[in-house]
Amino acid sequence: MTLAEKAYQSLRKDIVEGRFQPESPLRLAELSDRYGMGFSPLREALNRLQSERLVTAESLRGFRVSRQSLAEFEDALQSRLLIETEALTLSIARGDDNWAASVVAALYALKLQTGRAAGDVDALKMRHHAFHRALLSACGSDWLLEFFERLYAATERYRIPALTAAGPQKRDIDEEHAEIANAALARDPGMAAALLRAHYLRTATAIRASMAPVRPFVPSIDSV
Amino acid sequence: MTLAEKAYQSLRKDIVEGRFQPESPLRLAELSDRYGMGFSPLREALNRLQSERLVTAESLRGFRVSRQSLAEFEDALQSRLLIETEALTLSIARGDDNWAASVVAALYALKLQTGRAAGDVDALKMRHHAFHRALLSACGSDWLLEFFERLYAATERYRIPALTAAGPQKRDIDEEHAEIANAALARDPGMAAALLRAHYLRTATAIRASMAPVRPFVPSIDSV
DNA sequence: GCAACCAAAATTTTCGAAAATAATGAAATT
DNA sequence: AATTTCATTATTTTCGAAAATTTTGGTTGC
Repeated sequence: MTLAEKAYQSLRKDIVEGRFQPESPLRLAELSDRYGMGFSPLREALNRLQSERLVTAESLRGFRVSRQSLAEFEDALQSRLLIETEALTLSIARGDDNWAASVVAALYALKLQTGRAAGDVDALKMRHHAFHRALLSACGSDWLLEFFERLYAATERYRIPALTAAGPQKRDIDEEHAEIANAALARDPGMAAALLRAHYLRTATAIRASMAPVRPFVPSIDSV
Repeated sequence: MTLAEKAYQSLRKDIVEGRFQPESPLRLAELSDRYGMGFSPLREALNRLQSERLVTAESLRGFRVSRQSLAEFEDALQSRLLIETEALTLSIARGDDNWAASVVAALYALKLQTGRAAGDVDALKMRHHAFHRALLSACGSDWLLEFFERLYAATERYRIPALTAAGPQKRDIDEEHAEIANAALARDPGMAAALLRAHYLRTATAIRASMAPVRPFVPSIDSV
């Protein structure tokens, strides 16, 4: 793997997982120290992240972690619902036995991980992602799958703080996943899509709740 | 504007307009000569184009113009229909007078350009793009608008050769655009979306016709 | 006190060369 | 004749420094 690819993965992970404050500048000198490489591979990574909207760039003023807002999140959520219901419907129509088996496998692996007491958060996230990808994987559209990946990354930035900061879980998320998988495997696109929507809308409610309290203080002109 | 941005725009234009053969390697030395700049800004541009799927990259083997295929085109077309019908419906529901005026203006400017005998192809393309963007611009979703841009660029690579190689036009494209705009301004989302779909499906038919004959020769195992 | 201006510092952008890797082609071997 | 090996060449990737630009902080003039 080239250094640029390493830089891309490390930076992406650190941004999605919130190790850089949104809006904070990503200075090349700092990143160079942090990741132990020169400017070239870092700039390449930052350019790719820019087209994923995880960072923003301004000419001659460098890169910043893109900012978060409830409006951004709602937009990403609605777009996800559009893309994923379509992809799931297509997947159910076109998926063969291999697809069905991969959904079963992904669900099983995810359940194993959520069941573990001392949870490896990284593994859990990867399996969660893998399950949702498996559901859509037979849709036959590279574009829809790419948009899914983009939106997944965009919303994960919001999902992680909300889940870790969550109080006692009222939801049985394993059960929600199982129901979606069952509907998909039963080739019931309407039911599967409805369950998927409900799943995301419930997560969205949790995220909205977790975002509202941390409204940052923005001084009005008067107060300065 | 930085050199990297210039490189991005020039490269993008040259790829979309077919000045590089699909699959052909984009060698840094050649590009450096062609555009008169060093490797750094070119690599940045290529990385951005990679995430737009206009070029592909393989580790340590550089960049290539991504290949075209009928399957890719059909995928992009279907994705466009999904994204744009949704965005148009939202736009009609949310657009204010400014939006309506911008649609009228874009349609008018486009018609002026198609009416000119000695056509500036560049200007025509920009106004066509601007009209379709104007229709969706009030949808309120940055993600949908971004996906629209991505898919527009992806399909334009196919549209341009098809249109320039087109025989006598059987279609009154101005009229099609006008009808879509009228339905949108009359706030009839069902009608507007249906007309938009028909518009794209007609273009798609022309593109399929222009692609079929150039089916490349792929030797079977037997024939080798 | 306050804005305008200017030099110094910090930062991004770009270049040119060095390092790393892949592709080529000729010689050697089977 | 086909395959392997190995040196040569071509190409990508990375670095370090130079150039260009922005930011900072202080000084001047009002």
